[in-house]
Amino acid sequence: MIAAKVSEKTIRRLSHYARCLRMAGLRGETIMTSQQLANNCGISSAAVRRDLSTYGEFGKQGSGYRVSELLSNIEDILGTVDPPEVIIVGAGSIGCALLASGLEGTGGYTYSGIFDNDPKKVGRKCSGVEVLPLEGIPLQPHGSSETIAVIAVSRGQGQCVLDMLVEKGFKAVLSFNLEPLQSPEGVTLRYVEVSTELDVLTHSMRRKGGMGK
Amino acid sequence: MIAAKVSEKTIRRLSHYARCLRMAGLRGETIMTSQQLANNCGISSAAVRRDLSTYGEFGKQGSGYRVSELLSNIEDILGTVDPPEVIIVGAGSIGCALLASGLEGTGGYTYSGIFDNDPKKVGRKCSGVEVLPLEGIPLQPHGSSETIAVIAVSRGQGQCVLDMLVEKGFKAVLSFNLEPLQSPEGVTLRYVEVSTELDVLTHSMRRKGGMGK
DNA sequence: GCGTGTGAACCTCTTCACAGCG
DNA sequence: CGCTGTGAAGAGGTTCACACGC
Repeated sequence: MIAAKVSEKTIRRLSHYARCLRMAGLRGETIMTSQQLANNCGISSAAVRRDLSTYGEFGKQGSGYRVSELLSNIEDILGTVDPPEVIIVGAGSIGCALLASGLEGTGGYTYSGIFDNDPKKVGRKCSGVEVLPLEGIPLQPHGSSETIAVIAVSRGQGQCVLDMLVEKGFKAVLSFNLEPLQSPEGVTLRYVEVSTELDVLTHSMRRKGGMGK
Repeated sequence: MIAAKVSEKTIRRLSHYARCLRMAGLRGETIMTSQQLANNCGISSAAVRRDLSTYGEFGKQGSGYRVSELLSNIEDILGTVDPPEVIIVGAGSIGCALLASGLEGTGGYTYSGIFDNDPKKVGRKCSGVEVLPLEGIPLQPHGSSETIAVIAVSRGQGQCVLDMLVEKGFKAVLSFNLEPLQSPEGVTLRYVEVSTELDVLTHSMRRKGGMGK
């Protein structure tokens, strides 16, 4: 398997392809064409083929791609064949809701714990899982963290929680907090920003931005 | 100050600038430079200036940008001076958590209602707001919908809820559901996909650097 | 026939570096 | 001097169109 330098945009699309393939697999389909994948993802078939051809030749000319085979290859590219664990920091409404929603259909991710520093929350159960104090967050193996941390804490607490996670050796963090955070080199930090999504939607409604799906 | 065709990426950055400016305003700052904005958003100062210069000349050479003035201009560009209402469809864990989290600090958005078709949920209160049946979702003025709908319903229910919203005249939808949805031309549909964010994070953790094979 | 894989053209976005103005 | 605004260069991503194999 080749690992070229890839843009985040491409990775996102590969993630979508993987999801489509999983769903197709559940429906019992064994073959998909680039056109079918493209329709599902709202892009062109050429774009799909271009993305895939960066990594190898996964298709059969004249017929298409074998669902199971292509899915394996994409998971290999993404590195999600054996997905990392995911912990939730913050047992507030968002943290507990994420835990309750679970991660089924996402290709094997699971939430392995939820943590909070509020004494009133520690010890309670969210969806059957006991809330542990922040000190209970496991130290990550030096240089080879295999766990993703999701931050969903009170406003203004994001940065100090992130600092603690970095200290513990986490290398990948997803923040639901609104405030922009600072992370050192080597720690990948991403955000889920409802606020920004609303801005994009408002812009497209009012300024006829015309950006499709 | 005419809005040309702008990429979504630029809109996202403008949304970030707006957020930084609001926070700076709260801290009492009246002037910000492109460098300060850049540091907050994790990009280069040239990128900030480039984004802004697309729409006009908002800065004062030698000093920087007036916080309140630039914020007004950006909100004008985004169309968020008077933000649309936001309704939540789905009073499950995610829907209720979103309502509970609220939208403070996002520039004026507010949730104006929450809806569900489960008789067991209708009539209950989430964060003090009564859950109404789907039939209660207001019809949108023809051709000029001014409300954003957030979908957070049970797995597999996304498409039929979306169809109903389109029927009612909604033009902007944010889906927290995993399944890819089909929307007609003219309806902007966006997703919050934790699954994809996890894939991107996993990829960055495991495929970091230019290691071949 | 059908659908993949890909060179090449095309287009968009980013970065640099500096002119110009307060 | 400091910082903005921007032409020009560069990098990166997308689309086209067609050769190739099934």
